[in-house]
Amino acid sequence: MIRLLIADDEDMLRSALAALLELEDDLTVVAEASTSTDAVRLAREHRPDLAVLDLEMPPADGLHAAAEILAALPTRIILVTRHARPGVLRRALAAGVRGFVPKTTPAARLAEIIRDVAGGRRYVDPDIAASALTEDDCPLTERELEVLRACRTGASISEISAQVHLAPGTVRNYLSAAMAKLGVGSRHAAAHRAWEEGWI
Amino acid sequence: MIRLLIADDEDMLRSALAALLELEDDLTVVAEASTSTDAVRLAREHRPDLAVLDLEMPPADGLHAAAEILAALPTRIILVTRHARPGVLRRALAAGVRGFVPKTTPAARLAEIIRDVAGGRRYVDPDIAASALTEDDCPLTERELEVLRACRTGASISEISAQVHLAPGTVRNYLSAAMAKLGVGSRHAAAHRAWEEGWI
DNA sequence: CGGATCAGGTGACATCTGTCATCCGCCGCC
DNA sequence: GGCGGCGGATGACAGATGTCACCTGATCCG
Repeated sequence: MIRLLIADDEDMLRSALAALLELEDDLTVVAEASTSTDAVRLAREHRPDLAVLDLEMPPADGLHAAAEILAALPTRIILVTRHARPGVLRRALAAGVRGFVPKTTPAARLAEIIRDVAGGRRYVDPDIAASALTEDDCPLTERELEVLRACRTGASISEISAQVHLAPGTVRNYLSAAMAKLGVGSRHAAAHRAWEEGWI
Repeated sequence: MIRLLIADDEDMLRSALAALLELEDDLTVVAEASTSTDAVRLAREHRPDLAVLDLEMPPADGLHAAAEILAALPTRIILVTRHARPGVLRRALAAGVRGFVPKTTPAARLAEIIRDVAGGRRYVDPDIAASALTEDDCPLTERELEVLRACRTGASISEISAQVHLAPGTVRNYLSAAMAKLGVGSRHAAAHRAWEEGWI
C-alpha cells in the first residue's frame, strides 16, 4: 500500500484527487494540505511514501515545500502545476523532485504516475521535457528576477528599491537590462513575459 | 438520471470531477469540454439537464458560454470559479446562472449542489453571498475596466489605445480616473488591484 | 602587483505617463 | 430652441521612467 500526502490550495481539485486515488486498491491518502507550510508539517508527522504537491500554493510555493520535505525525509515527490514551463521543470529536478506533471494530465493517469514514481522511477511530462530541451533557458540573472518579481503588483521604482534594498538607480539598471533581454519596452511587460515563461 | 455537461480547461480537475460524479447513481456525464466554444457546441448537441462551467476558460470566459447556452436551451447552469469575487457573482446571477460555487468547495459537496440546482433550487456559496451583500460594488465604469484589461500584459498607452480603438489621450483619462478610484499611483497597480478584486 | 571582471551606484538626458483644464459633438429633456 | 450631461479628445505641464555612459569597490586570477 502506497501512503500519499496530497497538497493543493484548491479544495475542489485536492478533494477530488484524494477521493479518486483512495478508490485505487494499492493507494491510500494519509494527509491533505492546502498550504505549503501544512504540507511540510503533515509530511513530518505522517511520513508518507509519496507526496503530490501543487506548485502554486501559498505562502511559499510547492518547490520550497518540496525542498524542505526532501531535506528531512526520504519521501518521493511529484510536483503538479497548472502553469508548466521548462524553467520551473529545471528548478524542480535540481531540487530532487521525482515527478513533474502538468494539470493538463487526466486524473486517471495520475495514479499510474504515482505507482511509477513510488516504484523508484522518475516521471516528467513529455511535452514539457521536449520544450525544456529545445527552448532557451532563462536569460535573466537572479537580481533581475528579483526586481521583476517585486514589480508584479504594479509597484513604482522607489517601492521596488525599498523591497529589494537597492538604490533606485540600480533597480532601473537591472530592469533596463531585463527589458532588453526580453525584448519589451516597459518593466511591466517584462514582468508579464517573465511570468508567462515560468521564470518568476 | 441527471445528464451533465462539464467544462473546465484544466484537464486534471475536469476528468476528476467527471469520474467522481459518474460514480453517483443518479448522475451521468454526457459531455466534457475544455473551451467555452466547445461547451456551447456540446450543450446544443447533447442538451444536458445541467452544465457545470468553469468561469476561467479560454477563449471567452464561462459567463459568455453560460449566456449563450441559456439563450438557446433550458439547461440549468452552475458556474465554478477559482477566483470567486462578489462582482463576478452579481454578473453571473444577472445572466441567469442558477448555481455559483467557488473551487474552495469540496468535490463531494458538488454532487449535492448539482441535485439541488437540477431540482429547481438555486445555490450560491454562502461566503461569497455574504461578501456581495456587505462589500462595495465595483466602482469602475465599463470603459475603465476595458482599458485596465488591456493593460494587464504590461502594454503601453499607445498599445492600449490601439486595442480599444480610442485616442491615447482618452485612454490616459480613463486610466487616470480608474487609478483615482482605486487609490493607486500607476495603471499597472490599478490593473493588479482590479484583478485581485475580481473586476476584470 | 596589476589588470580584468562584476555588483552596485550616480547623473544627465529624452520619453513616457499621469493630472488637469478645456473643448467638441451628441443625446435627452424641460 | 436652449440647456446640461456625457463620451471622447486635446494640449500643457510636472514628475516618473528608460537609456546610457561612467564611477567605485571588491574579488579573482595571471
